[in-house]
Amino acid sequence: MTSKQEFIEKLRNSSLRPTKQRINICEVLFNRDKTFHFTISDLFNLIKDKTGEKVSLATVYNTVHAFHKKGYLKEIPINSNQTYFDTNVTDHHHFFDVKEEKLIDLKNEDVGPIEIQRSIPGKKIKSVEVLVKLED
Amino acid sequence: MTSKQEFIEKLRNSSLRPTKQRINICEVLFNRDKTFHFTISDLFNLIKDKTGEKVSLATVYNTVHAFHKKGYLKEIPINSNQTYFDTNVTDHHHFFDVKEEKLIDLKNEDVGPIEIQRSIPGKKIKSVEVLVKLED
DNA sequence: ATCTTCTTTAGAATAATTATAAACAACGAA
DNA sequence: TTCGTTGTTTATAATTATTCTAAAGAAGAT
Repeated sequence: MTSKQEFIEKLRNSSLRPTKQRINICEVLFNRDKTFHFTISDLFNLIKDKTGEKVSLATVYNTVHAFHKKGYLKEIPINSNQTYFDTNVTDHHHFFDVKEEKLIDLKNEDVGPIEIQRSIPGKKIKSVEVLVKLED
Repeated sequence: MTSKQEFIEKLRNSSLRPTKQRINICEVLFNRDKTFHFTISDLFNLIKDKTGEKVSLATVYNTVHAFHKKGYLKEIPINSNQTYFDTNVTDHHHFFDVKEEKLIDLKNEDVGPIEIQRSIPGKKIKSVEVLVKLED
């Protein structure tokens, strides 16, 4: 069980004042056992369902972006009309079930180490992401 | 140098009649030595520049989608507001220069084989894509 | 040539996201 | 507390990528 204090800490670290709305967003994002993959629209709907209170779409966008910037959320590179985020910010990879439009975490040992044997002058590697698309 | 006949063949294979507009699109897409990474907007502008003739945006979208469906273009999974395509349809991976918003092909030997050690019942692997983000 | 079918196009419709600005809430100092 | 400042929420408008539509035009077969 994640406590409200932890949410407040995350918010403050992200330069956000802890408001009722943002605490509700945190409840949905971080008060869970397993990793959570979502789109803004998923999150927006879950807030209403889980907390009974409506938070405006703009606030959901703002808060998610601040958490993403601070590193509390990870954006998943995928071709979709919507942007997907992940509460698991560790270095890991994904299955994407194209039909169901659902993401599944892959453990690093499921993929093995990836060694990039090439470099671009003046650039350094920021992230390495493997996306495994699944079909029936 | 790719010939007009090849463009017509690609179009017919994609169930598209070879029209002036579509030939122009092919000129920009396929008449080049190196692989070509683009967004619809890139392509739209290049057509005007390279052929001197304007093709409507709707036609560009339609043609690109038909080529993609037929396998003459590959869609690259990346987080961007725009969709990226690649004329290199072989199995390969990418660098993405986040600052420049530019893609660079990675040869398979630059990445090494990727063995996915996990499977999901009832699903099979459609593709494995590695995206290496670059920063300064 | 003519007829049918497909195509092009401008513009409208849709959908995700971002911007705006007015009402409101958190914070800190007195 | 109270008050003033600063940050926040919200509905709504604006923006942007993409898809849809329907009328005018071009390709293909006969």
